Amino acid sequence: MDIFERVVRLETTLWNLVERSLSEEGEAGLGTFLALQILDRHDGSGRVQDLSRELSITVGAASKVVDRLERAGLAVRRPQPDDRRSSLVALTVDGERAVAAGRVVVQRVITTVFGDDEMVDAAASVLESLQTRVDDAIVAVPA
Amino acid sequence: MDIFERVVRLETTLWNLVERSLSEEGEAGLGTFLALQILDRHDGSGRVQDLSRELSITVGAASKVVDRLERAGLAVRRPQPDDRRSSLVALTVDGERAVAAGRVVVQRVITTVFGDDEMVDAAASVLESLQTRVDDAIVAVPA
DNA sequence: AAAGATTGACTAATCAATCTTG
DNA sequence: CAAGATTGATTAGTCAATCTTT
Repeated sequence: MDIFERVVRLETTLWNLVERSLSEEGEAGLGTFLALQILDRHDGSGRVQDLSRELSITVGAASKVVDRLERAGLAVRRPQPDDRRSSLVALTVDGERAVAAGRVVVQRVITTVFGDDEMVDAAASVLESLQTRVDDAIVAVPA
Repeated sequence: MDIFERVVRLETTLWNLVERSLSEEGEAGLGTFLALQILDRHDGSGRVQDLSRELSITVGAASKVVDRLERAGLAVRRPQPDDRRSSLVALTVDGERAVAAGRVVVQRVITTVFGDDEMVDAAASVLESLQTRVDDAIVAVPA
């Protein structure tokens, strides 16, 4: 259980640290940033499902994320003629700007905290191994 | 930034996995469990401050955590005669039972996911190094 | 004035129920 | 009926203002 508490604590403290920098720089919050980044990667064809899966939040929550992004003028739902059950979510120009600016801030904080020595690469690969085990456990006991 | 996303994703997926098991076993939620565990460690003399610090949440949020624990009958605020600004929070018998039962469930999930081989010990020490850097950064740029 | 805690308004998640389209 | 999404009620956090005690 020790490792569990460590993971939770590391994430919480790191999240709060990054969040504070974003706020100080007048950027969007971290939750918003992570959502924008995913939509940016999907390059205009991301759906609510994609946000849900990649943020590990429920579909309902993902839908509300898009609501907020739209209200903030950072993204828009575009109708998808061939399957009208879902929309495609595209970033606006402001959304593109926000994700780029956020990336700079987050990158800078992470570099300041961890440096970019080989210890960080080693840590990343350890985290990857842990993630693999968690993913396997999730597959083994699906919803 | 890669390492940041890995930390966030690992924590989210692991948290959700543990939360699900707790719910299936009819236990209190994970947030509640972590709070109870901290109070248990303080052995009847934990304050709101302690919860705030050790859960990395604000003092206001910690105060509300105690409200919820009291409403659920898991803890009680005991007046502290020598400094009446704060109370000491003690677990009730139900609270003790809940933390013990929760511990069993969390322990079992973590063991199932990660096993208890030396790779886990190595990972824990890597996480500890990362935590040290985060803590240093927080000290360097206080609230 | 500072320390500890509480409260109210707000933001973000969960689940379950529902609506629309395939 | 299944898939995708949305909505409403609930639960947990944040911040800022306030109250009590030191």
